Amino acid sequence: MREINITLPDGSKASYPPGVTVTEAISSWHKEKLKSAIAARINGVSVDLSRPLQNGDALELIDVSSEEGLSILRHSISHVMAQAVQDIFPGAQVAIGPSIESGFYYDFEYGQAFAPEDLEKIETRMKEIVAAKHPFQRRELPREEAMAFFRERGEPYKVELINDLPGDVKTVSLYGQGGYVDLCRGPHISSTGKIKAFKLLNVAGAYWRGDEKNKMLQRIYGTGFATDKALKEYLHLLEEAKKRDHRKLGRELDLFQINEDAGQGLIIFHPRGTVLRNLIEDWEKKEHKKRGYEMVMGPQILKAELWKRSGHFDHYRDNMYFTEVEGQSYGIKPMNCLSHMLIYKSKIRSYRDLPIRYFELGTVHRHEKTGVLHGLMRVRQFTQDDAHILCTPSQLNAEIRAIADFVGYAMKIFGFDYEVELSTRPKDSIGSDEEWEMATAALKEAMRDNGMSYEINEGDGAFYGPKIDFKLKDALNRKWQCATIQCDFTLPERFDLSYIGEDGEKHRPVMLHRVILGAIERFMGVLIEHYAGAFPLWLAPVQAVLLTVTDKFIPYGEEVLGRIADAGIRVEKDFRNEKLGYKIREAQLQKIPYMLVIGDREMESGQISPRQRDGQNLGAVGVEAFTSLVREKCARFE
RNA sequence: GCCGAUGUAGCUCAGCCGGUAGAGCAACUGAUUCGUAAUCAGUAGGUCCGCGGUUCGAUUCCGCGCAUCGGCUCCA
Repeated sequence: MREINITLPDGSKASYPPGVTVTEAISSWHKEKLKSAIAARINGVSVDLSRPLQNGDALELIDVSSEEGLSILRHSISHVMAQAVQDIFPGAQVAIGPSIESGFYYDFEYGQAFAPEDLEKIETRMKEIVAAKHPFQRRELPREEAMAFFRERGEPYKVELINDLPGDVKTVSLYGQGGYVDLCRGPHISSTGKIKAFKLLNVAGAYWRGDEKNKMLQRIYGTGFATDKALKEYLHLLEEAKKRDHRKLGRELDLFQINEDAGQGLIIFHPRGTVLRNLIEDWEKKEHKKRGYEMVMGPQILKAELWKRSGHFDHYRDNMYFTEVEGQSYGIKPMNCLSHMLIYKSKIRSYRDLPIRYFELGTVHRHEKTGVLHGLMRVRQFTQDDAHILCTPSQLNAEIRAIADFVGYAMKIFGFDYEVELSTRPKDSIGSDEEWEMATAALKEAMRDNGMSYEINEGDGAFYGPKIDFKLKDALNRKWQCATIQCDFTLPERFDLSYIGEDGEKHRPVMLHRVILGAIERFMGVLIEHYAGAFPLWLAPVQAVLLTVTDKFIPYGEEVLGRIADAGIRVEKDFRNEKLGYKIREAQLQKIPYMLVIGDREMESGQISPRQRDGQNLGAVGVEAFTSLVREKCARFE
């Protein structure tokens, strides 16, 4: 029999007997590579290590250290988990079980709820399966046979999955290990024995196929890594992330509360939280003014009739609150655009006036479902740094690009990385196809011109137009939408907005809805987690605290306090009869940037000794030297 | 809204099989006058989330509600 030629991962060629598998080929090449190899790619297609090679195949290895390798490992662990669940809970039906960014999950239908304690039992069983070193075996079946197979095994979800495959799919692949068989494209690891480190994390409900009309299944989340060390590191990271939770820090740093008696999703800002919020808002006002925005303010409630005209009543009603005033129905605003359009309409506009940029720190109310509320991130009343830009179609591109630059600038100031998505037309929407296409194209072009990369989020646009969304991540890597740019041809139409063009004729302006930080509440939540509560100097609610060594220095301390406060620095005092170490510890836990120590030496020389939050002592300095240092450090932000 | 878990002092948490509750920190009082992450002692503090039910008796068992947490769906 003639040998077949293979291109090895390093580009070299080798000949093997026909039917040679990936594992066999690699064994004779660099055997040690098999230790950390999870799967392989043949001519660019991911396959199992047991896959036989054909003449002319180009072979690559997928190592467990690669993103794809880890994902394959986790996917295999999810199969092992499914096996363990069915061993312990006979009759549990399996739905889907993919690997995800930080691990994997598997969805099950089972008569009773899995308790958190059950996870331990499942883990124990999984360890047995791993110890047994069951090989993962692939086989292919015609789709009809596969459907019959799963029907017989009492797995209706698998039957449905196969049934919904595209018509041209004639065969499907199954993977089995230790008596468990799953519908799966693969590839998988060669044996359960390759699994070294995993942990089941939590149980949650999840709708079948993500549709709330469908049955709710039970989802078990877990994670897995190539080594025990990596797993431990990840679990440690999770613990650390919990310490950054803005809800925890909000209480510890006395920033805000959410009070059960006051209502869900409603934020009550404490003095320090209010300082932080005002600093952010002041920064916004300054930056908007620089960029040609005019500040405006609209009312909190507007007649329901007006919301009908805008389309909100038909398309956004479920999220709105209504109230009645002297027999008239009013809608509490969920968005700020209506007032802004009325301002535009208050007089005849010329093309020379455009673009017009109205900016409002607009407080809105939206009825969010109970289960989605989340600290500052998802609330029922929030304030947007909202603006509406009315411009001619030819100005659109420059306006969108300027906003995107503004967002980029803001993110740099606050130190964030972000992801960009383009959200297209949703099912429930207003406007013509043509308008949607123009609007979507305008957003795409502006992003292209700005050299931005983005993902497409199909069908996730606002009901009146497509949008560019900027997403920030919280401590647990959950994404939150903050900035957004929405292009709208339809509301100007509905409100009959116009301007007089060069030709003396009436024309329709285009409207951009946009926020930079988004909801101030949400932004603060992300900000708190981003800095773990240790705000940069310019944002710190308390920038410095004066600490006396003993009571003796209180009069001098009071004098210094006055001088520092007069310099515009947010300073507090801790003149309590406690040891210095105690006061330092407390200031440290409050994450105050500067602790200013006052004792004998300082009183004599008329100085203070600043200690930085990072533990560094600056030594004795004059009060004015300190205040100018702080002012200098804040100058570029204020 | 849906699935699951949780709800005890300001905070973090104990509390067995039903017999009306404890610790540490914080607070308050006193002593100490102290130099860069916790001085000592004492005192006070609770509708055990709420409302019903079972029981001689419920923080504990059951039901309903409210809220929080993790997800799903939905969104800034």
